[in-house]
Amino acid sequence: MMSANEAALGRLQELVVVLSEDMEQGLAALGLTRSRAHVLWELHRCGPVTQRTLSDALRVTPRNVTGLVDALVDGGFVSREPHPTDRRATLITLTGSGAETAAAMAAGQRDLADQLFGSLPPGGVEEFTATLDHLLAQIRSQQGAGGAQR
Amino acid sequence: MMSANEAALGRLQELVVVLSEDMEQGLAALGLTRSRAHVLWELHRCGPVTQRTLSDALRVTPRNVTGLVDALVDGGFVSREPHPTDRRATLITLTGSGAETAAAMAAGQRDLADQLFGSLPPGGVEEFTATLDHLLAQIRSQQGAGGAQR
DNA sequence: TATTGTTATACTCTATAACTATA
DNA sequence: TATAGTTATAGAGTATAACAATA
Repeated sequence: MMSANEAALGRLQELVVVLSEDMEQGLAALGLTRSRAHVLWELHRCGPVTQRTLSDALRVTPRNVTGLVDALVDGGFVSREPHPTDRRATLITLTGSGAETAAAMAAGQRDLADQLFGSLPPGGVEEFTATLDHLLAQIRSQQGAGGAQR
Repeated sequence: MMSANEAALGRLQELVVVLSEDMEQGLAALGLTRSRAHVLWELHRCGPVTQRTLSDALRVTPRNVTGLVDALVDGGFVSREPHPTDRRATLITLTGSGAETAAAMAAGQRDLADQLFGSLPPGGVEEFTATLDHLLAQIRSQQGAGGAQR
C-alpha cells in the first residue's frame, strides 16, 4: 500500500517531470539546452563575469564551463572579452542577441508562474510557498541521511 | 520586482534541486545512476520484460536501453534471459541483488516521503497533494504554449 | 607558488541509421 | 515485410589530470 506521504512525493515527482519537459521545450525553441541556459541566466543576473566565477556559481568544473561557453559563443549568445586587469581571465559577456534571449527566458518564467498559480484561490500561492519552505527546511535539516529512487 | 507567483515557482525549483541531489546521492550509494535506477524501478514494478517494453516505458530509444541494460548486467543487477516464445527478444530479469537494490530504493522513497511530509499539520499532506493535482491539471491543459528558463 | 583557462582523455546519457536474426 | 536488438557514429554534459600563461 501507498501512504499519503508517498502519494504526495509521487505527485511532486510527476509535476517535476511535466515542468521539466515544458521548460526544456521552451529552451530548445530559443536554441538552448538546460546547461547553456543556466549560464545565460547567471550572466543575466550578474553581468559579465569570468569563467572561474561561472564555474563556482554553476558548481561545475572550469573545463565544463569552457565547453558551455564555446557553444554559447558559437550560437552568438555571448562573447569572450579581455579582463581589464587580469590577462589570464576572460569576461564572458552577453551579446545583444544573448541579452534578448535571456529576457525571453525571464518572460517565459513569469508566464509559466502565472499560468501555474494564477487560478489558485486567494492566499493559495502564499500558503503553497509556505509549505515549500517547510519542506525545504525539512530536507536541509536532515541532509546526509540516505534517500533514493528514480 | 518578483510576483508571488514567480516566488512560488522559484521556491519549487529550489526544492527540486535539493531533492534531486539527495536522490542522486542515495542512488550513487547503491551503485546506480538515475537512468539505470529508472530501469530497475520499472522492472521492480512490472516483472521481467523485453527491452522493447522498457524502451516504450522509459521513452528512450532501443539503442539506449541496450546500453543501460549492459551496465546493469555488468553491475550484477539484472540478467538477460531468453524469451520463451520469441527468439529475437530477451527478458530483462532482476537478479537477487537487483531485487534487493530495488527494495532499498522503495524503502528510501518511503523514508524520504515521511521525512518530508511527516511534520506537516494534520490534513496538510492531503491539501498539498490537492494543490499539486491542480497545478498538474493547469500545466497539462495549456501544454504547447511556450515556457522557458533554467 | 597559486590561479585562469586550456588540451587530453574518459564516462554517461541520448539520438539516428544501418544491419542481423527472427517473426 | 515487420520487429527485437545490435553495431556504428555522433553530440551534449560531466569529470580528472596535465599544462600554459599570468599573477
